[in-house]
Amino acid sequence: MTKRLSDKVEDYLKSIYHLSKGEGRVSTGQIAEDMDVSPASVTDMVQRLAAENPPLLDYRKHQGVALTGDGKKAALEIIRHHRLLELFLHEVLGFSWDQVHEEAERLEHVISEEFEERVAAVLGNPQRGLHGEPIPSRTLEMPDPDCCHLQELRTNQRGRIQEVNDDDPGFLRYLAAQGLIPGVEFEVIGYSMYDDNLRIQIGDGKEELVLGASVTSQIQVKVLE
Amino acid sequence: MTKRLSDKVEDYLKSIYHLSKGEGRVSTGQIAEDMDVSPASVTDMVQRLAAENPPLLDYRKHQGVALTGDGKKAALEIIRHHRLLELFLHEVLGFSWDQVHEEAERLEHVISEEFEERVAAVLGNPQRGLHGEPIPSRTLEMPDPDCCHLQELRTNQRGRIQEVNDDDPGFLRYLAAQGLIPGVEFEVIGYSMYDDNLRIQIGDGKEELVLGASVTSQIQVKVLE
DNA sequence: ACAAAGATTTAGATAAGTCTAAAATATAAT
DNA sequence: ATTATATTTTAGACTTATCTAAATCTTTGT
Repeated sequence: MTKRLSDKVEDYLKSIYHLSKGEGRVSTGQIAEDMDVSPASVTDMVQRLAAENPPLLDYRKHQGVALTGDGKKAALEIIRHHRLLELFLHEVLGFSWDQVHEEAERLEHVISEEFEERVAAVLGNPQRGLHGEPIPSRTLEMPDPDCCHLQELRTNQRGRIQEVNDDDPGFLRYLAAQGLIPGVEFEVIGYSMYDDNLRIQIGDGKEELVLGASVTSQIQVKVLE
Repeated sequence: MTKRLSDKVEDYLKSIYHLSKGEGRVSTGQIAEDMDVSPASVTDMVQRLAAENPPLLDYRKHQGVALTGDGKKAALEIIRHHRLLELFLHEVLGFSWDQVHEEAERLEHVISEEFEERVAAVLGNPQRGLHGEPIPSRTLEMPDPDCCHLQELRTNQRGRIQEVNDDDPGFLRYLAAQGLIPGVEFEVIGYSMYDDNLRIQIGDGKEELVLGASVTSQIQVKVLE
């Protein structure tokens, strides 16, 4: 059994996981930006985590950091907690899909293995979260994402919304209002190369939407045929 | 809205509430004992809490501390969280009555007002916890206990178990095995003044038990007729 | 009333996590 | 290749919560 990590350490590992998607190196600046702390604090912290026994990060001066196997495991554990909790808060307690993130951010650090397993059981061991994110398995295997950003699609391509960014309540309410929720299918019917706007048609109905890059970059889709 | 308190501060306030039952003064030594920290740490902490704005404690050198109105409110908020969570963990997630305490100790500090209200609603706004404890109301009124320690009863008195101490899993399993759970009625059929043992008969059946002072002091009862 | 015992408080240290400002290194541009 | 810019790291300081050891009160016993 490895030593209990502090909430802060868990937040760093989670941030690094998300920035690196589990592989490759991330700069201290990126982490500082993502976590809203000073670069100096990040350097301090990553040096400590790389000096842990066992090390959670691989750190080289001016070269950024990468998660070690142990660091990745710890990150996936928290991500599993987060996604199970979001689903639980929605399904069992009736939280709306834009409210769950903040609550899960606090709960994810304190629930026991027991709690995690019981919640997973109550939910029927789900493989996707409330916003479509893959949920790491009990053994911390992360399912293959198998999707790309909506941003990358072009005219005439069809896709299905797979996953949306969960951390901005306003953005989530906007998505829900437009019907842009996981599972929904659409076709790209126009692209403007100057502003990267995408015009899409939802379902095979009449609904048309024009989406800017700051929206299309936050939505993951599966390309159809 | 008063400033967010740290988990530790909340633990101190909770400890002081329990030791003082909400009224009167408690010594730093008692708190140190209860929280398993050094007396010096307690002195430090209570001085800080008394210096807060608004003050959470009334502190006088060598005279111990008492909760202020604000301190008492903060304590009751956490106690409400704790008791709602214990019930929730049992009813909704199937935790056993000796497992819930530890989990609730961690969760109680991080749940939002929203979470608290939704849990209370799912449980039907209960007034008593899993171990029979009164649950402070939404407005933080603590219901009158209206009971006394089993320890104080004598031969021929009848009573109903109202509340048992929740923090020792082994003790809770022992109680459950003996049928000593809240709601159960009994009659005292013997008292030994030398060891303070109490002989009781459960229900009006044949079951007889002999209980030592370390058990009878942990059980609260309501005296009948 | 006064000394001994017991409890409480102060003083000084430690550890985690943060900051700002200054120094060092890396990247890019001419 | 050398300077300018941007990023990263170091150094020193602060905060919260803790400890041990020493000093100071209170209480108790005679």
